[in-house]
Amino acid sequence: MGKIIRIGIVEDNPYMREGWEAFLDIEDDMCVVGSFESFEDAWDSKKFQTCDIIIMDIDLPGITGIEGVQKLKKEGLKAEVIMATIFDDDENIFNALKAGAVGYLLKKTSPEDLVIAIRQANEGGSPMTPNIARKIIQTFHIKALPKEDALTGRELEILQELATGRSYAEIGKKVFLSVDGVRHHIRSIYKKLQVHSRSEAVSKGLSRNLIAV
Amino acid sequence: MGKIIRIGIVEDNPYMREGWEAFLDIEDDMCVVGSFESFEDAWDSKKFQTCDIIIMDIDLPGITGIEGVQKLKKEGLKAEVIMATIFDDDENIFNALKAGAVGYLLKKTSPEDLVIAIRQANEGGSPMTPNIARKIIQTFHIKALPKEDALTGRELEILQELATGRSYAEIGKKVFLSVDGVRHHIRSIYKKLQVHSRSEAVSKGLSRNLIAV
DNA sequence: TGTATCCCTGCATAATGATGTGGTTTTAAA
DNA sequence: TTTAAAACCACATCATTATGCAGGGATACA
Repeated sequence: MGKIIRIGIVEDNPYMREGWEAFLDIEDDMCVVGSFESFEDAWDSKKFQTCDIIIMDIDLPGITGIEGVQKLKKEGLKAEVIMATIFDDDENIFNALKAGAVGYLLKKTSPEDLVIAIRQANEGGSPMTPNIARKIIQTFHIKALPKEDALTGRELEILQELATGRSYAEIGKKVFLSVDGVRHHIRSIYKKLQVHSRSEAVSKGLSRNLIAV
Repeated sequence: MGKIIRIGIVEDNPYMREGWEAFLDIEDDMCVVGSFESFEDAWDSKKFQTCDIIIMDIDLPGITGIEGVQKLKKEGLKAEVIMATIFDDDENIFNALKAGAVGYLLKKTSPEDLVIAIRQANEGGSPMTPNIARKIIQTFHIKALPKEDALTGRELEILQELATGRSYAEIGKKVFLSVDGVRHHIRSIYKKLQVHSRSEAVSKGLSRNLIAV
């Protein structure tokens, strides 16, 4: 069963890098095929292209880890990237994930946990600390409106249609309403969401998870 | 340090429910203060209001677990809800999280892992299996456009402005462009995203994570 | 039997948006 | 040095949207 997991490391701190490398190489099912101090170095190496899992720092000299993941995904490499950094601020986390990382660990993670994380990532999971998971989960929660401003069923229905780009006339046809009926609801939606245009309403509706695409 | 974690269980299968209850009560730092076979039962109980953590099934008779979390959050209970169910389809997962759950476990999870999950949730984390985490992470990844249709820097900048509801004139002022310049870019954005209206562009831009709110 | 909330209709008008056609300049890769 | 792509400006025209005002019917709750 289990093939050897080919691992790449991109990390500018030599102690960290060599520490990881030594530790991971002990594992029977893992092999560090390349370890680099900058993304540019890594990118130029043939070995890098063959990795299954890449452990990448964010704060690299030159191309940052986040730009790196972006590039790597754009070029179609199939390696899964785990970010391992000292930063746990929202911005870095979300940017890394948007760019295509599948996991996000802090550098204080123990080598034992890193090993577990690598196996998880290799099996289609997404390793991350429970706290980071919580930050991510929270982006899903519906941002409640003040009770008196909660959208009614009909309003939600129409907001959903607004997001698709249909004209009032088309929406009316779809939900069996006159154009003026549609207008009425939209007015009400705008007031509750405190917006003055269709795109703003869509933007707010999506970001508050009131509607989905 | 650690206060006792007050736990509520809502689960209609009596074997499951009693099994969990028995197992969790063994832990020194946990106490099952209530265990119910329907959300209605739970909701009527005073004990339920005092829970720190609630383990909830999705497939309950009457009010479903997802509706339950929703209600519970709307009413302002501070308990954290972990969904524990047999379903791991995307729809259930995302609906549960949107409704306000902080964790999502499958029923095949071992009691030992359940204990760990409860502690994690109680400490501000979000317990979930690595596979479910991956599904969630994937919603963050930027959905790549065919290379020739990738938005340019200026286009992204303007798409971002479109989402805020500004008029072309306002956008122009903001990014130092004539109204016609703005128009030009918007045309290009529409073509690349294959849309024909502002709200559609915003919707697509947000859902593909090209822009953020 | 009020009061509230939701749902719906109609009309009017000014502002904004979508789309076409025809240009120039700068920048970066081939 | 050609070529391509991005970034910009302008004018024109029709469609759509935002917003004001003024109503009616249904249902539910106190």
